[in-house]
Amino acid sequence: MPEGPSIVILKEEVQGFSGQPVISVSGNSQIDKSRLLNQTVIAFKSWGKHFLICFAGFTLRIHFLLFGSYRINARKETPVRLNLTFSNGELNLYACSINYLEGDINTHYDWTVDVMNADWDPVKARRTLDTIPDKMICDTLLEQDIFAGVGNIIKNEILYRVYVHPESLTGKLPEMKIREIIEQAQIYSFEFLAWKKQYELKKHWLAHTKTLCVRCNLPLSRKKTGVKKRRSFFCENCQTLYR
DNA sequence: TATAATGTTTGAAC
DNA sequence: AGTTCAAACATTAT
Repeated sequence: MPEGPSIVILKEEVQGFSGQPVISVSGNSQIDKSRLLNQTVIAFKSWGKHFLICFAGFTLRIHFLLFGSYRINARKETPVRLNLTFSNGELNLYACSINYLEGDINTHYDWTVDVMNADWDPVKARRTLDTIPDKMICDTLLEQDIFAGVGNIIKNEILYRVYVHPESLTGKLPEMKIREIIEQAQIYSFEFLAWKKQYELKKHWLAHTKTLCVRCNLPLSRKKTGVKKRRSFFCENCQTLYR
C-alpha cells in the first residue's frame, strides 16, 4: 500500500466522489466525524505517501503507514477506521492514521519535494543533498522532506539501477551519480505506477527481495542499512561503495 | 505459530 | 535545547 505511486492510484480511483457531499460517516477513528457530514469533497490530492481529501476550509489527511488499506464500494471483515458514504458509492479506510489539517492545504505542503507531483523540483533536491553529505544514501532516499513518496522498494530499485551501494555517503557520490539518483527517484516512481496498474509490479523488481544479481549472477546481499535500519538488497560486486 | 514487512511518531536518554 | 534512537503501533501473508 504505502509508497507514493500507490497513493496516486488511490487518488485516481476515487475521482468519482469528487464534488460529492458526504451523506454518512462512520468508523472507529478518533477524529470528529460529525464535522464531515454533508460536507462536499472539493478535491482528492496526494503528497508523497499522504492521501488528502480536501473540503471547504479543511482537509482530511490519511496515512496508511505500513499496514493500512482501503476498499472502494466494498468492505473488509476488519473494523473500518473511516467510512465515507456518497450517493454514488463509498470509501472505506482501514488501519490508517487520520488527521484534520486546517485552512488552505497549500500552507501545509511543499509540493516541489513530491517526486510524483507536477511541481517536483530536482534542482532543489540537489541543493538539499549538499546539506547532508554525511548521511548514507539509503537513508537520504527515504527522507520524505526531500523525496516525498519514495519508499523502501523504490530505494532499493533505484540504487541497484544506478550501481550505487546503499551505504555510500551522500557527499561522496560523484556528481553524475547524484544526478542519476534524483532523476530515477521520479522516473522509477512513475514506472512503479504503471506496473502496479498492470498488476505486474513485482515482476519488475531486480533487487528488492531478490537473491541473485541478474547482471553478474552473484548472490545479492541483504542487510538492514543506515540509521533507519531498513532492509537493503544490493550487489557488492556491481554497486560501488562511495565513502 | 512466529516472524517479518512497501512506515512514521513519540518520548526518553544523552 | 537539539539530536538520537529504540519502542510503539498496526495487519497480514508466509
